[in-house]
Amino acid sequence: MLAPAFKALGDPVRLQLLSMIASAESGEICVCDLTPAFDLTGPTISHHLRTLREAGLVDAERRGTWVYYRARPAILRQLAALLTVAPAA
Amino acid sequence: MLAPAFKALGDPVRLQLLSMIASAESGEICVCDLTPAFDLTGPTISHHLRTLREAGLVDAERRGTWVYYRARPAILRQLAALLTVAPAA
DNA sequence: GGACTGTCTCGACGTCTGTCGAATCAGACG
DNA sequence: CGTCTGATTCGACAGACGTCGAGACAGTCC
Repeated sequence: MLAPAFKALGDPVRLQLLSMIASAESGEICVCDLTPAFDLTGPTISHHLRTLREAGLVDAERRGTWVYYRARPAILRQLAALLTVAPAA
Repeated sequence: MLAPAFKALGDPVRLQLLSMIASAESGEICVCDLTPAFDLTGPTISHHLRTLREAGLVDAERRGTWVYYRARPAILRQLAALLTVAPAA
């Protein structure tokens, strides 16, 4: 049930995309700011963003011409919790 | 650089394998205890364990007839830290 | 309305992945 | 040494994945 989320993070491009989205100062970031950071075509970035969306890691919202993405902290905490196994046990 | 580790966790079988390994009471667990927990053949489990090994998530050690796997907490903490992004910033 | 920009969808192509059966390697035990 | 069991490697195959180009959709601006 969480495996798909990890899978979505398993691509370097998507990992960096999420990093950029999650670390956006305003909490959200425009696709037009994400795309030029990679040496990939628009459709490819769009495809990766869709994967992140379908994995429940990010949300998208269209405002006028631009589409903004923001992270979903709840699921990120869930993933982190799963990796925090037996701290000192 | 961490993407391959997330990728390795992106398969339900491997995620459960790691969970079983990491939660082993003695800190390690025998392949012979892992295999029967799945509806998969031995070679397939072996393949998944190799993937976890190559991702640096687990270590393997042969003692006599059996092979024991143990988790590598350092990298797990690293992954968890990466997911703990801007908690309240 | 028409043209322009930003984003997404669709179809295609090569590569990687998960699975299996068969064969191989590693140790233990007669 | 021969055999038996546990685990891995090898080879093969269907299906999924990452990437692109072309086209479609959404909104803005004249």
